[in-house]
Order: sequence, then structure tokens, then C-alpha cells
Amino acid sequence: MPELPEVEVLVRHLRPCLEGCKIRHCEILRERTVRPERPETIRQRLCGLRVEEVRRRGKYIVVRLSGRGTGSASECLLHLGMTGRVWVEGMDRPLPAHAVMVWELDGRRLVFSDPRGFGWCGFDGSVLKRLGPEPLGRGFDAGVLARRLGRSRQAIKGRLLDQGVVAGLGNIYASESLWVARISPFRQARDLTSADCGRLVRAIRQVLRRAIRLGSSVPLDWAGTSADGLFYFGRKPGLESAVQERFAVYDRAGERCFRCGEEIRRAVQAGRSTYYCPGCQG
DNA sequence: CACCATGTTCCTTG
DNA sequence: CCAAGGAACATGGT
Repeated sequence: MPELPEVEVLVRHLRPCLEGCKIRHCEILRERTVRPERPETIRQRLCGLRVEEVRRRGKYIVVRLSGRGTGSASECLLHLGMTGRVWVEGMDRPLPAHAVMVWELDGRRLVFSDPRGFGWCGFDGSVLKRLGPEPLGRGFDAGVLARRLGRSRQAIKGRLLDQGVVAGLGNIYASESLWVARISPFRQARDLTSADCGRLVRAIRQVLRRAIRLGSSVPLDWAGTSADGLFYFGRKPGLESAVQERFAVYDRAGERCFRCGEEIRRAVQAGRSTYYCPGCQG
């Protein structure tokens, strides 16, 4: 469920559930999920700590924990990969088949479930240092984007997926942003004018804000048992109306462009699907 | 069975 | 040395 908007909505949801809670036990059901530390190290580092703050950076969930007595603060990172989910539930429920980690709180528990197993939990904060600016923060404008794109001959779509250029865009919202900015995903990054960069920055912000607003306004199934993709893939019966026209191009190959009526196309760039409108993204 | 999927890292190739 | 592309990770849905 993970691009910036989904993680942001999730973090807002988790904040009141977690902040102030003490972690009584930590159970790791899939060892690969925790890294680079060993499972036993993670368990020891988490046990007995209190959650001081839950925040987001890019697609990462950052959990700040207060130390045992001596004030040794630490930050635990969670990344959801492609299919990771995190929620807090009562202790009476059966654990899902793909639970990879569980934190026992007082009378409740946090469940990290991840069928595909690309998600991650650990204390190595170095990944955060490599991230580009927050697209919704002040440090992101046309000049910054242009500088980060540099002289790259790579297609702009691919550059937007690089978390060092801007933090939090993924395959869906990269396509969406380019459509809003009317920029072809195949343009070489170095060829974008400053006007293009300005439109792209505004488009990215608009697309992400709208997705966060939408995700905050729809009743979400955090555990995702009904397979609604939390808030992707609103084609599920009963949810389509709420999320209709959520995506202008993503997963809409063969359908008509809302702006010019052309048929949306799908292409493959660097092994990943790109959706675009050949009519208005010249 | 074939192909597709919201991500990141590592390796190879040019 | 760098840029770019592809494989790998692993599982489920269509």
C-alpha cells in the first residue's frame, strides 16, 4: 500500500494509536523482514520502550522511541515494500497468515503484515539520509527539482522514481503527476525547461495532496482483509464510486483521457509500467 | 499456465 | 568513474 499519500494517511491513523504506548513484547515471524540487525537484537532494542512520536519521511514510517530510564532515544524505521500493512488491533483476533512482526502493547498489538515480503523494519537510519526533499515541504521548488535532475539523459519518469530526487513518489503518482503537468514520461530529464519543472512541482504537490485528502475521506480497511488495497484499486464493488476518477492515467490503458479524450496508453520503462496520454502529454 | 503488481538494492553492461 | 538497465527478493490476483 505504499507511496507517500498512503503512508501519510497511515501515519496519521497510527499516531493516536501508538504515541505514549509501551512496547511490552516484540515477535518476529519472518526473520528477513528485520535488517540489518538480527531479530534478537531488534527484540531487545524494542522491548520496554515507549513510542514518543510517529512520523513519515518519504515512504518510511519513523517511530521515535524513548529510552529505558537513561534517556537513550532511538528511531525505528518501517518500510512497507509493495504489500506491507500496519495496523493496531485487539489481542483477541487471530493473526493474519502473512504477519511478519507483532508488537504487543498494553492489551492491544501492532501487526505488520506483508505477503510479498519486500517490507522492512530496522534501526539503520542511513536510508533516510539518501532521500531527496519532501515534495510537500518548503524545500521543494522548480530550482531544486531542476538541480536534482541535473544533466541526466534518463527519461523523466524514471528520475521521478529515484527517491534521491524527490522522496515519496512511486510508480502510480509519478505517472499521475506527469499527466497533470502535461509532460511526456519519455522526455529526457535534462531537456525539461524551468517552466516544465515549475509545472511538474505544482503537479506533484497537487496529486499527492489530493490523494491524501481522498485517503482521509474514505473509510479504510487497515488490515485489508477485504482486498480493497487499502486505497488503491477502487474497482472493488462498493468502493468504485468513492474513488472514481482517482487516477487519471494509472491502470487506465485503453480508456479515454479526461482532458482530451485520447486513449490512454501503457508503456514499459525500466521494467515498470508507465501510463500516459499521447494526446496531451506531447 | 502466463503475466502482472504500490519498492529497493545489487550486479552487470556500456 | 558514472549512467542505465535488469535481476532478485516472494506471493497473490487475473
